[in-house]
Amino acid sequence: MSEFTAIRKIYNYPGLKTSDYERICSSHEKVIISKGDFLLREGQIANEYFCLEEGLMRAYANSYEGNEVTTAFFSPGDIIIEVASLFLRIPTKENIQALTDCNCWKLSFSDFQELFQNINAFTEWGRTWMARVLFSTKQRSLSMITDSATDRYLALLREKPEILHYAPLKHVASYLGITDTSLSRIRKYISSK
Amino acid sequence: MSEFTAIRKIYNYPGLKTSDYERICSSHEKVIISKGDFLLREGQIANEYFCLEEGLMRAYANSYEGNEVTTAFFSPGDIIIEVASLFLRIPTKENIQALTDCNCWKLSFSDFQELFQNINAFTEWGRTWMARVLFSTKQRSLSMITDSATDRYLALLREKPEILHYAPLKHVASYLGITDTSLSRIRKYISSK
DNA sequence: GTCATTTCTTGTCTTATGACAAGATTTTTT
DNA sequence: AAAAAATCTTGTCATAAGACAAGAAATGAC
Repeated sequence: MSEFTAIRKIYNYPGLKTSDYERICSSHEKVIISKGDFLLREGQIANEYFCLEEGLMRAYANSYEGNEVTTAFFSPGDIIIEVASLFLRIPTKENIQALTDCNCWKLSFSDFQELFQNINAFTEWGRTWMARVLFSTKQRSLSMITDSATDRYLALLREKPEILHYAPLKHVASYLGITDTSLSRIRKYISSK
Repeated sequence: MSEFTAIRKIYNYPGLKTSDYERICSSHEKVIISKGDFLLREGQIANEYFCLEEGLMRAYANSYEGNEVTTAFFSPGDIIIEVASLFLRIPTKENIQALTDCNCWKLSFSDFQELFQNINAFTEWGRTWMARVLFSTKQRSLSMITDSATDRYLALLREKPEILHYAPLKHVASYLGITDTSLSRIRKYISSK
């Protein structure tokens, strides 16, 4: 069972028993992704989600003016998912791409539903997980309002420092809501202190 | 049953039968709120949510520097809820206050759980609802990045025009991520065209 | 109806960030 | 290894929005 350590950490929840974990873990399928590959592309309907064990990914949308805007970075221990597309069965507006080679564990929507309907503690885990995601998404819009670009950069540096070694500046900049030029200047300013 | 029209609209979902609606509606309790009253205050743990039938409300958080930042406006047909506090049982950082006198239908967390566990289509409705909320929250942070303050103002004007008659400028401005001074100038500029 | 408070507008000046462009550096391709 | 492409930095100038302050207008309290 030790091969499932990463998955178990993601699904860690008080009510889940060992037998539940066995069932949950064995529903996941190991997937190897190469740098640059896509887990999801604009226009598709997501049919699964992925638990990220190793590597880094990013999600981005194309803005009205045609620029890529990074909407999320994923690091090990994150669930890579496009909730709207998976749960509402609508075509996604996001692209999810590997920044490095990655190991993931895939769970199909039908297997998810099966677990969600039959394991009570999994249902609770799901609601809890969703509440946490919603909370951090709200925090993100709040941060866009209350924090300066510099503060947002420093926060990302604290939370996902690995990202800054692997994602090009413009991806990070669009995630922070600024241009790559500005981010370059912010970095210069910070390192000068 | 016609007194429950507002609630039924909120819970409209293919799989729900008439008997389900009866059970759901009768779990809600009518609540009258006066302008200025709070449904939730910072530090409390939410024990219920509210379906808004008539009136307007806003949610706000206090930023690190001590300013009120409006995080949401609610109009009839919306569910007034603080997901993180209700589902994770943690003290909220938000305040929810009535902008006008309001009619709501209250559902306690325990009644919600009872419905969620026993009516299959209600579980699905809940997941769908949550996915939609998460989607619109993500849209909001994207909009903070890709749209100008003027565009964001025009979007709010389109989506919740009533709000602009009842909420003071500074509440609207902080929701848009700008100062009331700037919003005043944006309005002047727009009306001059 | 008057006074006090809150809300809104406007002016001036400052600041953060953007737009555009050029050059330097790094990475990828062949 | 050389060429091409992508990435990053820096310069100059433009612009959106903020800070602060003063006054006008609207709202609420007595």
